[in-house]
Amino acid sequence: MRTKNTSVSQPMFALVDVNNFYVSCERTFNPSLINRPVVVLSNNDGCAVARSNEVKALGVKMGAPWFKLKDLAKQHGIVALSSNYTLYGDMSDRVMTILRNFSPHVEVYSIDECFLGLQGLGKLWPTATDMGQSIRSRIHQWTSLPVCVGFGATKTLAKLANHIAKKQPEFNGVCDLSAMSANQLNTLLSLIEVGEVWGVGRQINQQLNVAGIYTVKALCDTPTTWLRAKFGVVMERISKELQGISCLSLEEISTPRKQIISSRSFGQRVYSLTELSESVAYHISSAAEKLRRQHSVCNAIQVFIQTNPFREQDKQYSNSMTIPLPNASSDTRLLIRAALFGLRHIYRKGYAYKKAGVILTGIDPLALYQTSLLTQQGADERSARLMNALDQLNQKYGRNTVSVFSIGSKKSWSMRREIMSPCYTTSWQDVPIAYAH
DNA sequence: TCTGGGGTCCTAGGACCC
DNA sequence: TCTGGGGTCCTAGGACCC
Repeated sequence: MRTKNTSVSQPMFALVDVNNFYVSCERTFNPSLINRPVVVLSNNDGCAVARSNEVKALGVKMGAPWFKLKDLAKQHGIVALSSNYTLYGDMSDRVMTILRNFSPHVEVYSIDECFLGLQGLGKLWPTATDMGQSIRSRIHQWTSLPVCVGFGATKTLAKLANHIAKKQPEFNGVCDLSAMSANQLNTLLSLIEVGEVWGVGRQINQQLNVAGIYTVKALCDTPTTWLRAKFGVVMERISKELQGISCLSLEEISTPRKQIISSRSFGQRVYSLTELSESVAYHISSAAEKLRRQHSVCNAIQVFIQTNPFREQDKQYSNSMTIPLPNASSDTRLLIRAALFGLRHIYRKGYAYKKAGVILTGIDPLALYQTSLLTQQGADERSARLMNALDQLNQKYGRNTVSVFSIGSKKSWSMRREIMSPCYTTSWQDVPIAYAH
């Protein structure tokens, strides 16, 4: 008869996470930053996207706007650096390469985080903690980056373990939840706020608090059915994962992106259609490059613009338009034309724009297959002809002539109606066929 | 004029993650 | 004066069809 080993179970997942990743990368190449308060800033040096422990201790929050921190920075000698994503990407690759030596089952979850699947590795190490310490020391030796390692029966528990390893120094950077007795575990989990659980964000945290659930322990003790009824399937999954029932599997093969976004805030405010057009064209070209790199095509693009929501004294405006393409494509020039077509329709004079961007959507392997049935060149040529026809129509009747919102809802129609003269409207697909030749 | 249900597709918006 | 950027998933609701 087989006996079930209930005393100590094997962890199935490890989560390795680099501490204060961007800051740590900068410190690797500039050791004088070690032990000093350091922040790395976002684009345009807008806000803090990474903080050293010293800065966190000063109460600086993630995403805090830099201009509000300047006094504090002067006071405490905080060093602020502009971000260098090329460097971070390179360091990330090195860490992931090292981790592949520890397990063949690897999911690169983000630039600084990695899940390892541990099936079949049980006999290699006396304990999971030994493995964790070995990971820590090797990564530190080879890249000088500090990491923490969490082990658990599910990904959610491994995440939680990682959090504990980071926050509680007595764990020395490695925490294995599956090695703990029920008592130990309960004590530990009753000290951690429920908002630290992976998947519990600000809103749900608040609602859980209202229901009297403040700690991870309390969440574990809440019936899954109640959570499901109140919060939906995502919460149900979290609940099960916390109880050791694995619902999230290791995704070792990186799937192609389903949408590709390129957007940026402007350094200054922007007023003219010309400037917006330049920005949108630039975004399309970088997004299309990404698209081709993953060997995909898209069959629609969305273009959006918005004013600065933080300037409440200004008139606000934001709008977007989705433009379906006659044929799925990754051709930059074609995509730019479609995007500028949309931009002309949503642009309104007299606003101070702060942000513009594009989203390539409708990306799927089937689209690629369908396109390849035609030749790509043939498809693109046809699309280009249709674009031309539309441009001509717009020139003839003025820029607000041809609308594409037969694809949109009634709501978006009424929203857009005010910016379009109603002299002539038709669908994107209808126009070109009638005017193509 | 009022009456039913099921299915699909699309968009918008909200929540989360890093 | 100055407030990031790139993703995912889920749900609700409308349009449209049978």
